[in-house]
Amino acid sequence: MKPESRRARIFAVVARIPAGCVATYGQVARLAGLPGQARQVGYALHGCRDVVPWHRVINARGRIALPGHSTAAMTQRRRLESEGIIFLQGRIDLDRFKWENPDSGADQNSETSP
DNA sequence: CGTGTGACGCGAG
DNA sequence: CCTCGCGCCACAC
Repeated sequence: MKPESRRARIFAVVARIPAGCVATYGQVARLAGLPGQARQVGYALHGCRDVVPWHRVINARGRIALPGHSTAAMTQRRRLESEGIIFLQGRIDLDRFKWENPDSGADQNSETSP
């Protein structure tokens, strides 16, 4: 087993995240077959390139997992907003934008409104 | 090969 | 809302 395999799985999962949705590190780790290794997801993304939509990965609190003053954080926020993600008080409403694995049989959020 | 650290998660206070 | 401690693993030194 190579370390690249793990990263490859993580990248594969992140690449599956549809635009307009976000996933938490823990969720990505679980979907990648690495339950409890959310940390590795962050580590992997740190070394990933823009070939992966890393900006769709945020922490469980619905916040960007980077210092708000960092350029990467701003780029992430700008990209997410560009995809329709709404930030409220610097936070994302996970109940509305959190991505769910389609293979799980769960349907999209039916919450809509106004 | 031991130690520290990190784009994390979660429970408890 | 917050901080603190623990778990978990790859990687740098």
